Parts: sequence; structure tokens; C-alpha cells
Amino acid sequence: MALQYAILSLLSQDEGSGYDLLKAFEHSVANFWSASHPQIYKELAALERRGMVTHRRVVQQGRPNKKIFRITAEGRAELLRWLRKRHGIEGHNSITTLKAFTLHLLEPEEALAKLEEFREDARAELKHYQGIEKDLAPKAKNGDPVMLASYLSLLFGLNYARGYLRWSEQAAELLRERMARPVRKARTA
Amino acid sequence: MALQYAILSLLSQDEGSGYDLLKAFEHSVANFWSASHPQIYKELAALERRGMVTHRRVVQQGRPNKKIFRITAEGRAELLRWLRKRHGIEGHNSITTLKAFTLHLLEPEEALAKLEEFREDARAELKHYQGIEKDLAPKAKNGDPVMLASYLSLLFGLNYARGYLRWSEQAAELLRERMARPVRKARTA
DNA sequence: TGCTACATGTAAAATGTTACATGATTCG
DNA sequence: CGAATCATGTAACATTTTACATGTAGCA
Repeated sequence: MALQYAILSLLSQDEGSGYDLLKAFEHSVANFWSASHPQIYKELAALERRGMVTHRRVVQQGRPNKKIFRITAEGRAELLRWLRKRHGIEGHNSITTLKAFTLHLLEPEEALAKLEEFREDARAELKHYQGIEKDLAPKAKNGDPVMLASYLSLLFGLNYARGYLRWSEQAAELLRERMARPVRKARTA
Repeated sequence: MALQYAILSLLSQDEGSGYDLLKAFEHSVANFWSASHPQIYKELAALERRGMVTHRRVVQQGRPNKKIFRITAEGRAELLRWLRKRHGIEGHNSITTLKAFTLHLLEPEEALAKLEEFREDARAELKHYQGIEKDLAPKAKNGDPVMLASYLSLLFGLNYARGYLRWSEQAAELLRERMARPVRKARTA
């Protein structure tokens, strides 16, 4: 359902083909949304049936023809209605958190190694976003509202990666404390 | 697929019925995982077929009978195999980020109000977790490994909410800057 | 008397992924 | 010559949500 709004949002910036949308999901908005190509084509068809988008066929030589989709006035209105609704904080299913919750199955040393893995992943992710941010920041500060909105969504990802990193360090810290000062399970007879 | 591991993880702490699991997904682990009851019953059946869990029937008077599920040795081994695998940072589809990305459709004033909504939601969420944290922190520091693992997963949620809050404030700040010092779109003929 | 908790399921619909299918062009 | 890019779709499968279905006990 929400994928339709992701598509409408992308089309609200610029018209494009299903393939263009696919590339956007793989690159520019991979940060916060992903979709496979069959799903994109399915949702585009559904959106067209509902009058939210239209397309024109573009014949090309040497490469496959394509359909360029454009958002309609109704599509734009629908997107706005959705944007204005209040959704609250969404709880997503987080593999990492589930793993943290399951960490008691590992011996402390291995658990610590696992947290170290999380930390490495987070640092890599953070560096990645920081690279993009450096590029985008000046453009966003002086660019049009579309640029600013893109930048705000990037900042969300950046913040997330930062929180992830801080958490992995904090968690490792707690585990290390525990290892240094182990807990007696019961009276040591 | 991953839901099976969430179920195995819960059962690795304590045996329980499908209904117990449902309540866990609604409360204790709602933070990072959710599931509907049909899905839980289906996955329990699948896990049992694969020998990962077994159940015994408990007959009750005055209320429906129940099936208490228990993880098997193979289930535990499978859960450990999964835990040890490296998953990397998972990209989830975030409604909030999508909305941030779409914010250019609103006039700056309304966009700012939207960000203020995000901030309110984040503050509420953060307060909620902080309440739980106060309760759990002492128990986690002196409790068993299961307690510590639960605590680590709570910390993840806490960090997330903090990041969300900081982002919403940062985003509002950027927008306010922009409103004070608006951008000229092109040469003003 | 009506709502909530307890407790488990099936059926149908929606949503998403993976595999299958095609076919030219460009780059290394 | 093999892989990647461009470009769109179908089919099969997997996963998830919502609606349907049932029935007791306790609380307000």
C-alpha cells in the first residue's frame, strides 16, 4: 500500500519509467525505501487504473521502448492527503534488535564479538551517508524545496546510523562491565 | 521467515502458547517486532513440522484449552546458526522518511507543523522507553544474561527514539533557516 | 448487557520476492 | 566473448493482514 505513495512521491518530483523508479529505489532513496521491479510494475498498473498516473509510450531505437509515467492532479491530491495524515512512529521489525534480544544464547566473548560486528557495519553505513551528505549539504542549503526535502530524508538515515553505532558501543560497554564483575546466580553453597 | 526466529527466540527464554507469544509481540517485544495471530499460529505449525518446536495440550476449565510450545534441541541449534550469521544493516521502509522526502509539496509553514508532529511523537516514544528503562536498568545490571539481552534490545529502541527526536529538531531548524533567508529561484527578471 | 481477556483456528485478499522470459547495446 | 545496462512483463511462490468463526468467564 505504502509503496504506491513512494511511487507517487518520486513521480511528484519528475516523470519517469518503471525502470527509472527501480533505479531510484536502488540508489537515491535506497536509504529509506526499496522495491523489486515486479512490484513496481504492478503498482504502476494499479495506480493507472485508479487514475493516479498516466503514461505515454516512448519508442526508442537500439533499446527497448519505454513508458514514461506522470502523476495526475488526482494523484497529487491523494499523495497530499496521505502526507497530511498522522501516522505516528512506526514500529518496524528489526533483525539487529532481535539478535540483541537473543544474545543470551552466546557466551559473553562471542556476544561481544557479535556486537563488534554490529559496530563495524554501523561505521561503514555512517561513513557512506557522511560521504553523500558532504555532497548534498551545500546544494540543499541553496537549492529548491525538493532538494531540501531529499536532504532531510538523508539526515534521517544519517541519524539512524549514528544511533546504531552509539548503541553498539554502549551495548559492548555494558557487556564488558558484566564480564569484569560477573553475577553470582545463587548462593555459592 | 524471520518471524520464525522471533518465535524461537521467545521460546528460548520460556515455553508458551500461541496466545502468550501474541501478547509478547504486543508488549514485551513490541519495541522491535510485531506479528498478527494468524501468522503466529501458522509459523508455529510450520516450526513443528520442521521439528523446531513441540507442544503439549493443556486442558483448562472455564477457558479454552491451550497448547504450550517448547523449543527443541534442533530449534535451539537452528536459532544459534541464524544468530551467528552476519546480516549487515537492514534497510527498512520508513514512512516518516518517505514523508520527509515528500515535504516539498507543502508550504514551509505546514511542513514545519508536520515536523513538529514528528517531534511530539518522538518525545512521547522516548518518554515511554525511558519509563521502561528506569524499571529494567537495575534488574539488567544484576540479573541473568536473558535480562541483559532484553535490556540491550530496549536500549536500541531508546537510541532510535532519541535519533528520531534529534532529527525532527534538526530538520525543523533547517527549514526555519530557509524560511528566514529564502532562495531566489532564478534571476528576478 | 456489553466489553475485555482468554484461546485457537480458517479463508480470502493484499503485498512482496524469486524465477522465468526476451532481446539489443555497450564496455572491458 | 561475457557481463552489465536498458526495459518490461508474467508466473509461481511466500508472507502478511483482515475478516470470519466460536465460546466461556469476569468486570463494569
